[in-house]
Amino acid sequence: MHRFRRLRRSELPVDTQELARFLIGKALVHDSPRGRMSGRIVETEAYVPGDAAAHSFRGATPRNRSLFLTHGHAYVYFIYGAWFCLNVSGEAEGVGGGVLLRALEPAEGVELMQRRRPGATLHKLACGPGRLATALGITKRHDGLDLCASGPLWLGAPDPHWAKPSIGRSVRIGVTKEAHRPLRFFERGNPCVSGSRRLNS
DNA sequence: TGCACGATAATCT
DNA sequence: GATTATCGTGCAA
Repeated sequence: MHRFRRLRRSELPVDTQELARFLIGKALVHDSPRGRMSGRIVETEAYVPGDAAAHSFRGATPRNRSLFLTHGHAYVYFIYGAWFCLNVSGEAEGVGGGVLLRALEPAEGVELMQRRRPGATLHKLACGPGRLATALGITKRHDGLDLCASGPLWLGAPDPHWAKPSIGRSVRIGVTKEAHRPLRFFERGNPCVSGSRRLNS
């Protein structure tokens, strides 16, 4: 049905903002013990070097060190006492920056995702960063994983049947610092994108 | 359809 | 002790 090819690190832009745009329309795949879950990435946000809203802004700590790994590594953090969020590091080794994966259009393993998010419709299954991580079963255990290596969590080239996305841009959701910067990217018209209608035009 | 609000814990000051 | 890159519910229209 779906045939995803692993993206090589050399295919990823070495720039957090470019990576955020690049990842729209690509695939995220989790080969979990219970089976494969995958989807099309439809919404991202860039947290770039020098950005006061970025977790990496004040330098490396035990919590955010994964943001300083070379581009293509996972940074997973726990927020509001309840949710995990998945990022992809976006800069060269030693430079802090990352792309928050905010929403996915489910492709494979829909039943597995629904088991983790009972009652959620297909559109709402991975619509939002916390929901995305919950649906795919992503936790702190995945922090620091290389998404370009032969591990369980990886980035895939678009399915051959997928259309090229029309990419929209807006300010980021939920941030108070540097709130004006247009660093959120999304696929126009995709019902799995989170956020208000006004942001998604 | 669109807000307001509380839950909840890791992290940092 | 304050802050937080969220979510689900509840209530109003």
